[in-house]
Amino acid sequence: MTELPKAYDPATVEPELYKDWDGAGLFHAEPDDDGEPFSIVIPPPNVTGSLHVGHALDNTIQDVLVRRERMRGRNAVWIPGTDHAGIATQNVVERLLAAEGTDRHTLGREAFIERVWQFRAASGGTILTQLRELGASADWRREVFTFDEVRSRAVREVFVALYEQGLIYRGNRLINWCPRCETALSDIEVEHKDVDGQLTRFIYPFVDGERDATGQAAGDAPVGMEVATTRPETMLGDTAIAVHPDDERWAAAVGRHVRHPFQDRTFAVIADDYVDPEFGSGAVKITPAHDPNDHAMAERHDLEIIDIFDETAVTTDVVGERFAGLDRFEARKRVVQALEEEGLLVGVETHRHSVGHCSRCDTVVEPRLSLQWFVSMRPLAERAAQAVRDGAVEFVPQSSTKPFLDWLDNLHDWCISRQIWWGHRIPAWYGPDGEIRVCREDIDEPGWLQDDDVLDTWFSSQLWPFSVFGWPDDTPELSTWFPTSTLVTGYDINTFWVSRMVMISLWFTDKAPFKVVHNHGLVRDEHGKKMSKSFGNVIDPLDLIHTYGADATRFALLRSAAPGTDVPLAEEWVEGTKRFANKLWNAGRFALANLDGRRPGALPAVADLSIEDRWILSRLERMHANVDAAYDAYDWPVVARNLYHFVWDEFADWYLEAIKIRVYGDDPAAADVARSVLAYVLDRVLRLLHPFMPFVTEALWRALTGATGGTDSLMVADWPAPDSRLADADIERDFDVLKGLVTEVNRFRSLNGIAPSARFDVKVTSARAELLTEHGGLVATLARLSSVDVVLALEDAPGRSTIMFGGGQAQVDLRDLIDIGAEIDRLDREIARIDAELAKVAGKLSNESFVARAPEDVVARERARHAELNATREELEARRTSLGAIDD
RNA sequence: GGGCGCGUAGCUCAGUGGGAGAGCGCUGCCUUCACACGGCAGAGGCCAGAGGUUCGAUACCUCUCGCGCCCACCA
Repeated sequence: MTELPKAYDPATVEPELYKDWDGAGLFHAEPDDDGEPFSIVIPPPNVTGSLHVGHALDNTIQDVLVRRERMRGRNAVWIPGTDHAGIATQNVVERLLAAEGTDRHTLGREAFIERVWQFRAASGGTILTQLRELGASADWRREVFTFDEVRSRAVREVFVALYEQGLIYRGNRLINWCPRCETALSDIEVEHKDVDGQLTRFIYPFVDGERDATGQAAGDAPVGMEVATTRPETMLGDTAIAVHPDDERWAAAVGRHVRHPFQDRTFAVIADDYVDPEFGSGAVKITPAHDPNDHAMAERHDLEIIDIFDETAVTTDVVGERFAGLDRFEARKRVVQALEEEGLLVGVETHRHSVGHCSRCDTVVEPRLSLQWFVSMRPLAERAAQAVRDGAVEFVPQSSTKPFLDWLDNLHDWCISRQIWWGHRIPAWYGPDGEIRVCREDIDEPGWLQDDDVLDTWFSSQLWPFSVFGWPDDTPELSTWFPTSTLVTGYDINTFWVSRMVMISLWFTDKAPFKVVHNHGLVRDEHGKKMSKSFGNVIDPLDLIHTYGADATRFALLRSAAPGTDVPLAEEWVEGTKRFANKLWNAGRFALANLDGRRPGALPAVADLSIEDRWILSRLERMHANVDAAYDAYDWPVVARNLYHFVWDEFADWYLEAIKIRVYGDDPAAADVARSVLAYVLDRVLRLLHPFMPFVTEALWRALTGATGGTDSLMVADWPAPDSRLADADIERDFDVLKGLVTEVNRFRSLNGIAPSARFDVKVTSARAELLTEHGGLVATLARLSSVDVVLALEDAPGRSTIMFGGGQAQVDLRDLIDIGAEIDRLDREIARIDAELAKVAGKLSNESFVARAPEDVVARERARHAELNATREELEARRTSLGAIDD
């Protein structure tokens, strides 16, 4: 037996065990290994990233799943890897360059990309190393990268195939543009935030000659069209004014023309259903180049489209000398000012509205007309939605399903080209005569140039569940582990990533990429606030691991991580779970010190077991069933609670105390039984707890079993099978009576200021006299009494005991002698059942044709049955009523 | 504007048609031979509010109030 230190020290235990597992190849799996395949692919973290608590939670859950399935004998693999993270990584490296006083344009494309690869080489392994500290049992020999050769080939294949199928196309459309990143963005890379903006109202004057031409009286005819906008600068690109066709106020204006106050042009007033007559004046200025709705209207009415900005959202010469060369926000000010000077400004009011921001750099996104590559999503989305409706992909929790389907049903085409350099370059080449070729092999012919753009980073990560296994090649890995088993991720990227994996996987492999999507919540601080640097409430998981250990960190995260709900976390809570690890450690130490070398094995015959043995085994069984069910339901807090409560409140606080009599006593046979049960229970607990706390359980298990490490490890030991024969409600109830009495004595002692060390006699009156008499010695030991004397059974008052001490006495309440609530429940169910049966019989008897025509003996039998049921029912009612009275 | 969720002890949260719970925090006692990263005991809650269903509601239904999240091209 190994000497274990008094306090559990994760820092000395964890790194050593991890090295041992890894060295023995326990994380590694091969396709032809035994067992039903089980696979998880890591949601690849950004290659430049470092571990934050969100990663810690996400990866802990994955590790829990893999560890449990591995113990259950499945051929389990967990594929680790990283994402090249296009814009995010490019931004990081650009910041580095800026610090060096240069930029990517000075460097040039090739040198820049080289620089990013260098950066990746230097820092790319960080997060995966940190995952090892967390205890992640990923198959490191299978590490992959979204931008490595195999994954790039998959990207190329998918792009070309979709192009050939007509699902990828190039088009000049209004897209989201980040003027800071100078690239297009997809819809979901835009974050909408409510901001207090301004609504500017101003007048477009009618063309004077036309007003005369309409023949309207000069006096009551409007001098112009009043419009309202949150973005006055866009008026520099207005090419129409729209009103609702049924709006009588403006009916006469339709077809007339207004004069642009700052440019030498005029445009028409048109009618379109889109306009909401209730808003503002009922007239809308139309800027086709800078607003999606306006652009759609321009297509309907064949309006002129004037793009007023360059790629950095600075106005170009087309707006005229007065406003050219201005940043959009400066232009906004100047336009309002100019409108005022011209006497056209009606007013400016504050207006709260939603504004899109770049999810990478928080710059206000500009709708921009530009030539980009798109994926037609509708056909893909329909298949994905169908798969979800058919249950081929299941969400845990289920509440994620509806938003997911809603999103799929309203999907727009996906803009996949990015005007950045770091990423998979679009495999399209443009020939000297303007022809386009999209192909799997690079074109190296004179006059042919490859498209400058790269793909949205999610284009490659959507392939992850099969690209990691070598797709499009038909590898053994692919056929064994694809489709994967469970995808673990926060609900925040269901649309970004999960949806696209489902769509593309079905499209190219005819299979959903995973059976279950397990959504966990976002890790927040202890008051539910989002962790952010500016709040100063960020918790670094590595600090936690170094201070409290990986086990404590994992357990603290899991115990709050109910599916789909956000996960509050505070450092003190991790400290609390470290105490739990320590409690387990010391329970283990006690066991080892008293097992006298006994290893876990078969249980002694039931006849030899003491009441506390049978109790702890029953509790173990119940806990085991709960834990298995909760594991299957991805309900980590319930798993955690069950194990925590069992280990601390039942195993340590009661069972270990109770067996001291036998273990320290002088009956070798009795001690031997106690040791057998002790070893058995501890072994079970360590196995069940291992996925949550792999290190402390492994360390104890090796000491307990004499396992030598390497392939002889708890990590690959069998997951225990439940043994329902050990569950025994009667024993539990009996032991609860003994516990209740001990607690009463403790309370009596505490309330009366009697020293814990003082020994005295108690006399007990109780309905469970026999039980208390039989186990008086146990109660006396646990309650530190000199004797327990059961003097009387009070059968007419169950649940009432009297403890006598010296001259005084105390009435105590032992309600748990009978579980009244449960019994009432049972009676209620029974009564309901009988009521249902009674109704049936009564129905027959009240049916005249039945009574008249059925043979007499049949009718008689039914009558007897009716009477019998009634009698039983009355009896049950009576018992229920009397219990209800006790239950006050 | 649409969808979803939540209001239970000071804090974070479980919970069930019939005794109101846990962890942390707080109070008192205790260095009892695994553990002071501990043990024993205690204080603390009209289970957001109103109505309904029921013998009985913290739980089921409706509404109100408060909070949060996601989605959305109304200037």
